[in-house]
Amino acid sequence: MVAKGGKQTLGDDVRARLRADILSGRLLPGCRLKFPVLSAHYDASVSVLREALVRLAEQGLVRSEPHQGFVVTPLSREKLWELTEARIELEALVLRRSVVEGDLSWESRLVAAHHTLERTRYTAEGDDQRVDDDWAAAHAAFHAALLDGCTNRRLLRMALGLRDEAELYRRWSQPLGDEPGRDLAGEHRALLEAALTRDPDAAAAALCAHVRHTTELLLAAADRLDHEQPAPEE
Amino acid sequence: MVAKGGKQTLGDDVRARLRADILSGRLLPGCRLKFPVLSAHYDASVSVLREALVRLAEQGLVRSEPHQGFVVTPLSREKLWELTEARIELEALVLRRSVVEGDLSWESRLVAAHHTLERTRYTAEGDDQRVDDDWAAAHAAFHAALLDGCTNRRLLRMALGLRDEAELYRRWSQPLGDEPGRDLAGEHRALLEAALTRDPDAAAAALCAHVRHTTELLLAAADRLDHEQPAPEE
DNA sequence: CGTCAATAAACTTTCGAAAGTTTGTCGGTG
DNA sequence: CACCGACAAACTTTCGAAAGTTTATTGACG
Repeated sequence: MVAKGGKQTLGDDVRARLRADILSGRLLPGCRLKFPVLSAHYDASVSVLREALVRLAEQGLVRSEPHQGFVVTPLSREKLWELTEARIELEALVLRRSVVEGDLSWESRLVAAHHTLERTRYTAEGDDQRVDDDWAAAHAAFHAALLDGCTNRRLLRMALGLRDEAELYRRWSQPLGDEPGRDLAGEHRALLEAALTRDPDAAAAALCAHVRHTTELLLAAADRLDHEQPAPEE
Repeated sequence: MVAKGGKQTLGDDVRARLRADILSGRLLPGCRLKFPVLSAHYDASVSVLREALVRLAEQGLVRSEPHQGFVVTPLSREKLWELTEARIELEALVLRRSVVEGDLSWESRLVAAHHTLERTRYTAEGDDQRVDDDWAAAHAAFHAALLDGCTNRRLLRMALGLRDEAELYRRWSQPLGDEPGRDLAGEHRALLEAALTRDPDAAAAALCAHVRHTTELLLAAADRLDHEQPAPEE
């Protein structure tokens, strides 16, 4: 039986690959996930696919309708706004704790993550409209590092889970690029500054603005998209 | 094939039954969940059990170690405290929103839930040391009703999920009963009062105290238990 | 020509067993 | 007597197919 793959169990491996394919936009929101197709693509039997999908469903990345199979979680403006609200509340909460509780090792990792982010180019080389994959990874790592000082791993895990789901939406309107005038690097510097000076209020405020701003741009981009073709509404 | 059970798919049904058995204390924390045994008990094949367990694992009720099967999530003082902290933060947050956003229908449901709770006897009929099952259900329903005014279903779901996990700990030290002097009914009345007068600060403070108090009693009970036999430590 | 029921196709769910891994046992050796 | 390695038992994971459900198609009737 096939037993390689780098992970420990095939199910874990398949789940990771499915997750990556969904978050990277290779499997689009609303897309049906049929077992015959997946089975061929991922070279795994129905059981392991089912396990992977059930796990992703519990996380909110896919949706399961009884006897109608699985679907990549469909996107809608309402859900994006709900998710954003939840992120603002929870991430602010965790960031406050992180800023207060984080030790020196946390500080160092945060500085390192910011340095990496700052030195990574934003747009992909060939295509100025597409965000670079490395930058996306560095961006996620920086935000994770920001929260990582929080000693309550449970709260931290929930906050990171919400960020993960938000990735889905980021890819949604990616081809349209961000607002040209936005000072993204500045926002990140402000976050770093507030964290290093141990100012929870400033950090929370900066993060709040950062997240809200991103969503507003996303919604605007979606509106523009609507004028050309119907959007993926629920 | 067996197709009854009241639910839509066998997997859902088995998951619900397993969940109930864990929360009610019929399956104790740390207990190994072997497929041969479960398969016989729940009259279902390995696949559906696996699905159910994977889902519960994603929720935190059971734990999965690769190639070593599933275990009912073991309890420890550290984890209880971490969970309590998370609950205090998140439930307070959701309750504030609930109190501000809840409409008349919410108010009515809340009053109804409180009435049910108040008229349900606390200790089981035969055994004064054991909490009545109906009371436990009414208690859970009242707290759910408190939070239910929050329009952000995502935040609400997370808060309820944490409460669920906490149930695990409640059963842990149940045989020892609660502190005699505690005015539980009074605490619930205070919560109701603050909610109905739409005072988010008072409501959050009351909930915070309520949750923290419960955990402190639980920890004290666990300490007393330690003097007789080793506790279920990690 | 549209509507509805019956049939066929496609897919999801569930099962039972094969394949693979861990855990426990037994016998031999230093 | 303790320690180590091979063998066996028990269990987990994975598979492929049977069972059951939904969706699409076809043909008859109003």
